[in-house]
Formats: sequence, structure tokens, C-alpha cells
Amino acid sequence: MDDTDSSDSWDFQDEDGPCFSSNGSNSVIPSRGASMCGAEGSTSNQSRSKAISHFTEMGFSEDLVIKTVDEKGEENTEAILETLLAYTAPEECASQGEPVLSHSSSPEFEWDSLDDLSDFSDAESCLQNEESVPETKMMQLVAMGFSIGEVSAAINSSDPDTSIADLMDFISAAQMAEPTSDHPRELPLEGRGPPDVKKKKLVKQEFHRGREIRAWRSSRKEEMEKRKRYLSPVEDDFIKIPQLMNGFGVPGHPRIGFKRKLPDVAIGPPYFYFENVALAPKGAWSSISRSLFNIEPEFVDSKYFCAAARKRGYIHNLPTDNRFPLLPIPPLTIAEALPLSSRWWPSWDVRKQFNCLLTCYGSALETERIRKDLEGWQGDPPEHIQKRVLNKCRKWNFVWTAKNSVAPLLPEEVELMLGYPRNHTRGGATSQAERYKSLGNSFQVNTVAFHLSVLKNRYPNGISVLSLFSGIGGAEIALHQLGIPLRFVVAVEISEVSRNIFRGWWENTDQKGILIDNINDVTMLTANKIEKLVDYSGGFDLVIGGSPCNNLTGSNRWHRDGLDGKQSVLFYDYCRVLNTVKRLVREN
DNA sequence: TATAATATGATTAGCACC
DNA sequence: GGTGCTAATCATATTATA
Repeated sequence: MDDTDSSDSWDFQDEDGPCFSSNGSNSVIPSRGASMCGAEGSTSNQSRSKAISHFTEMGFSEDLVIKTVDEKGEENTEAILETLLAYTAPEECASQGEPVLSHSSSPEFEWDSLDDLSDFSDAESCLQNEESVPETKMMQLVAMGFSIGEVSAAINSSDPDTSIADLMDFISAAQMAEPTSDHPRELPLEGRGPPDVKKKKLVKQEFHRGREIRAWRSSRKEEMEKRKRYLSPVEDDFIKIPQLMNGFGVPGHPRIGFKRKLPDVAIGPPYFYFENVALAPKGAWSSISRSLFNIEPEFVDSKYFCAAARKRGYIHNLPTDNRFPLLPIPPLTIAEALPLSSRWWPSWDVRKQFNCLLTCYGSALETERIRKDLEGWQGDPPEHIQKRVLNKCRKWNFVWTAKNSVAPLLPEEVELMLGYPRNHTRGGATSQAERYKSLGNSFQVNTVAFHLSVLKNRYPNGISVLSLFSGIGGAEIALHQLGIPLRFVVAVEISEVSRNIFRGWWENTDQKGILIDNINDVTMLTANKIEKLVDYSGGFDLVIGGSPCNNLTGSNRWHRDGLDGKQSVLFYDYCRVLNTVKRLVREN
């Protein structure tokens, strides 16, 4: 097994062209599979028509596609795409005043290099120049591969609050109705300057990602039709969030005889595990479930695993028999977790556990107000004072540190309750605020480990994990503490602080496996790159991740916009990546 | 200028009561 | 079924400070 340094220098370089893969497979066009590089090289009319249809459906003009296919050969999909993009994509940026001539220091595309996967800044700045439409939806849809023209038409024809999913359906319907209509990508061949290499690269990345999403949505619709025959526990448009969140059973509260039947399409391997806040806006979990094979979410409150509540929903295809908890069992009450606080804990503060550990904590002014509220009373304060103070303590998870004095939890105490090693977030974080934030966004390790424990006997020699939104490594720590060797881990995380924290843990615990952690943006994880990672690792056993909750959580007073929100929309990238991995498993 | 501190409700759901 | 109350919530924008 290689060490981590070798993973950093792991080379994914490939040359442009149709057959660049070392194992002879063409990984550029997912629907084509490895056979596209086969020696026989089909030249049938059917193949030619299929190639033409494929690219015209992507929005390129038919004339240009025919010309290019004839020139390059229908099996040469990568070269066709190169040529089409050379004449079309840069214009979308150039029309916004961007320079057309390349300023890239590299004369060749490097989008297959893992070192170059996080550079999305130019694409964002280019796309944000569209100022006449809602920028976020415009950007997201264009980044998915739809053309600016298509997106503009859809947005202009819809209500301002139309969801991303509805806009995608609108565009898809328009494409089906008019497959050869004029398209913004269609541009005259004459009068072009040399294409901007960097933008060309970015457009190409977006193109692939968009096609993956559309292909996935298309296949998902078919699967949904098939699954209508399956008696699903998930009703049409509403999932009831249970008040008692003990999921499919938790330690001490087993659900005797519980069995579930997964749809065939969802059965692993690969196993997958998705997480997000339970108390999301109405309909959010129904949408999530529909996108994840109609599997019933398992709602679990981490109060069964530690001294703090953490109400989360999990959708996974893991077995549910013979789960076991991590040992030792963590303290389940505040008194056990923070025994020193008991001395100052007033009898009228009836809290036995903390509420959800969030990303920020109460101010010194709040604690000072509480101190002043409580001073000067003989014995217990009046009931209305008790009630006011207790509400503040519940809201901010204050802990009693002296007479009439409360304080926020320390980062080390949060680490303890969330199941992380002491000072886990100390090294990589630059400030206390960053520690609170990264912890507030993380898994409760014991909860996740309980669910993942069923993998221990299945992967005694190590597991290969694709970890999206990996944060500070809660999933990996859970696997590690379960005694499951981390053979190969790809950790995708946008926060540099969180990546540093996880890298520090990986090195401190002398992991023997390979860690790839230089992919920052999940939207940059295209099928092509996933296929290379699969080739390199031998395949992923587990695709795990909790997508951003920013637009779902009730804590967000500003942008609780649901699954279409700026951050939470990345849920669809989890689905896209998962389905790509599943497809690769089927093909292999 | 970067970081820390502080202020900022709404959306759900359950429950009791009428 | 309608109303009012209680309770919880992986956050973000603005202001203050070093």
C-alpha cells in the first residue's frame, strides 16, 4: 500500500484524444462505455446517427455536428467535443467582454489532472456577467450544461420563484420539442479568434457535468416509473418526520423484527449513506427520498448516542441487522459529560442533555445578562426569571461554570460530545470560530458509526470510500474507530480549514491507505474523473456524504430556500456522483 | 484589513383547548 | 378544524475591535 505522499503526486495526466486511457477504455462519454475505443471501430450508419443525435441533443447545431462527425469519425467522441467547443463555448464568455485570446500558461488542457480540479473561479465570473436574470439559478443551470439561451428562455417564461428542478424540466421539454432549433451554442465558423484554453477547459467540465445530471434525471424518471409497482413506505409527496427519532433502532431502543425491502436499483454494493437535517422545510425530505431511489429516510436523534441532540435524516442502502455501537458508550447526560458543572447547576434548570450543537455560540453579553438577572435573589429566582434564563440556556447550550454564571461550551467539549478526538479541530483551524463552525457542520461520529458498523465484517481488508462534503472527516473517523481499515479515501470538501483538520487526523493516526483530498468542489467531480478514480482504486465500496444544510436548517434566518438554495442544491451533485459510481459498477 | 463579537426571526410540529 | 402556546433549529449579516 502506498503512503499519502504518493497520493499527492498521483498523476492523472492524459492526452487529448479518443483513446487516452491507459487501460484502453474511453472514459469521456459515459454512455458509450469502454467499447468506444474498441479495435473494431464501428462505422455503421446507426452509429453515425447516434453520435450526431447525441451532440445535437446537447445543444450543438446539427450542421456543425454532422461536419465534425464526418471529419473526426463518429467513434472519436472526445475529438468531436473538442472541435465543437472550439467553435462555440468561448463565445459565451467572450460575448460578456471577456478576452478571447488565451492567457493560460499551459498550451494544453489539464482538466484531467487532479491538481487542477478546483479552479472554477473563471467560470463563475464569466457566468455571473449575466445580470438580467437571477444569477444563482442562471449559474447553476449553465454549470449543469444547459446553454445560456436555454436557461434565459426558461427563466423568462417562468415565475421568479420557479425551482431549479422545474426549470430543468422546462428546458428538457423544450429540447425534446425542438431538437434542432436554434441554439446559443451555434455560432458561425468564420470570424473566430483562437479559443481561450482555460475557459474551454471549464466549459468542457460543465458540459460533462451537465450531461451527467441530465442523463441521471432521465434514468431516474424511468426508474421511478418502475418503482411505482413497488410498495414503498414513502408516500407520494409527504414524509412524516417522527417525533421519536430512533430510526430503525438505536442502542437501548431496538425495533424488534424490523425489516425493510430496498428497491432492486438501490441495492449495493456500492453502499451509500446520505445525511442532512431532519427538520428541513416541508417537502424537502420527500424530494430527497425521490432522488435516492424512494428509500425511506431513517430519522435519528443523536441524543441516543451522546449528551446532545442532533436530529438528522439518513438515507442509505446499508443492511440494518446486527448493528453495534462504538465502545465505550459516551456519556449520555450533561452531568456525566461535564461533571464539574453539576456543582453549579440549579435545580430549576431541568436540562439533562444539550440541544443541537450549532456552528456559533452565545455571546459574552448574553451570559452577562443572565448573571445580572440571577443576582440579588434570596434562594431561587422568581419563576419568570427562571423561565427566561432557561430559554436562553437552551437556545445557546450554556453550561453552568460558577454561581449565577453560565458559559458556552468549549470546542473541546463539543468535540467530546460529537465523538471526535480531543483537540481534533485545533490544528487545522485558524480560530475558535472556525472550530465551532467546522464542528457544527459535522457528523456525530457514534451515530454514523452505529449505522456503518454492518460494514465491518464485509470489508475486513479495508474499504474504499468516496466521501463527499467530507468536512472534518466524521465518516472516516467512524470507520476507523470501528476498526475498518481505510484502504482508499477520496475526500471532497470545499473548506480549506476542514480539509486541513482532516489531513492532520489522517497523518496523526498513521493511516496506511491512500488519501486523495485535493478535489475541493464536488461540481468538478465529473464522470471522467470518477472513472479514473475507480480505475485507480479498483472501485468504491461506499459513497458517503451529508450535503450542505445551509438552506434547509431552521437556524438560517436569511436564506432558508430549500433544496434549490445556493448551497443545498449540491444535494443533486451527490445524486449525480452516486449514480455515476453505480453505473461504473454495473459496467464492470 | 482581518477577525471577533453581536444581533438578527421564521418555519415547522406537537399539544391543549374550545 | 381553528387557535394559541411551546419548543427546536449542521446560519448569516452587520458592527466592533485589534
